[in-house]
Amino acid sequence: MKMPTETETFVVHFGEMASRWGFNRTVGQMLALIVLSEEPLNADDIARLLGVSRGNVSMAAKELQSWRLIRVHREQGDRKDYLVANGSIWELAQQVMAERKKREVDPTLSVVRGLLMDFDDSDHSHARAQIQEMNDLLELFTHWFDDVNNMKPEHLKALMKMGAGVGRVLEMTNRLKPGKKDAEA
Amino acid sequence: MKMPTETETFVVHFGEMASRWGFNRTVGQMLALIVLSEEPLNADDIARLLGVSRGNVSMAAKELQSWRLIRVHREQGDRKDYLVANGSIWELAQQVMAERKKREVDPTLSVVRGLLMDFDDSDHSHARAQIQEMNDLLELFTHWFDDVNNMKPEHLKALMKMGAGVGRVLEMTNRLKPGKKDAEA
DNA sequence: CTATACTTTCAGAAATTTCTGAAAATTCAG
DNA sequence: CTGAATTTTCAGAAATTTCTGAAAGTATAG
Repeated sequence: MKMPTETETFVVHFGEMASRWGFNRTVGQMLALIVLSEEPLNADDIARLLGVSRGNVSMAAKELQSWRLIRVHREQGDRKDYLVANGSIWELAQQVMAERKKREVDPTLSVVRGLLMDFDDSDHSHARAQIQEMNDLLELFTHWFDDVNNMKPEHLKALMKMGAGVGRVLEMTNRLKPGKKDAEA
Repeated sequence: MKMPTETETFVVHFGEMASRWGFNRTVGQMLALIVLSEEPLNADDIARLLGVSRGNVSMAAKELQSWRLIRVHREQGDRKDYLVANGSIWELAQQVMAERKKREVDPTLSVVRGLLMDFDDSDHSHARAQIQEMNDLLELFTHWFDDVNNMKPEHLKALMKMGAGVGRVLEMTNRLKPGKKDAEA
């Protein structure tokens, strides 16, 4: 078995982008390969196609499972694990978003909340105000994200298509409201 | 000069999260320090407060400027560069989002578009369909994001507060539409 | 059971990223 | 100009991450 050239380009690109996306090259390439592959692939197929060690594939598979991006599938009378994508492109993207939020945002919100508890009432420092501002931002983001990212892909698509429009309506409404000046920027 | 304990906790946390956010520990700690500091800091202050080399601070400052998160400020009769945050917490967050999108999404959209050009009309492979799906997702995301992330913080806040509501209205509308069944999930 | 086909683990090698600090470059007050 | 104050650069050291492959572990067909 051999990859079509388009698949290979895509796989190589995912390898290059992987570190920016929070995983390593093998994990990135493996995800790309699994997503594009028509038939289920087993660990040996993947090791051979990507030119990496068998052990590396095993570790990358665990990582992809911890992100809930793939699952293993077994056939009757075949001992091999077949690795398959855990949903459509949209579902995978939503899963990546959810997992990244969990790893990149939640810990910071937790620290920030803790810090706010520690401040003394009398503290009117710039630092405290900034941490409070960050808390408000992360709270708002968290609620918005949990709502939006749990929508079904079709609904999410529809919402995103509106995105611009909703924004413009808001700008308009605000501009008409008296008393609040749009001074800055 | 010495950091308050809350500032130190925050700075250390930013250092730990930095690699998940796409920069290195010094860059993360330095951003945190600059954001929380009331008065402008110069490179020597920062090197001393963070316990890193002067050269490292210089490199981190360049990195933060390439992300447009800080700018240098100079006082009359003082040769030092003072490093200051480039805006409010919200503005910085939007800037981080914009920069990450540029680094994490745009290159992939570019590759995906290129690949779609290469496919032969007769190709009805799974790989092609998946790449097409990814293209559609990235196009939609890109347009949505460019619209939304360019809104002023106040408007963006208002939009996010609606987020959930808009989503629910959409779900409702769709549920009432006849002929299209909400079968899955 | 047992043999075998497979998967996981993990110590250390390889690759990559980050950091230091001394030297070079730049800036500007006098 | 001059030279002292400051910033930048970058070679190589240090730290971290990733990868290999052999050994250990696990599961199942027969």
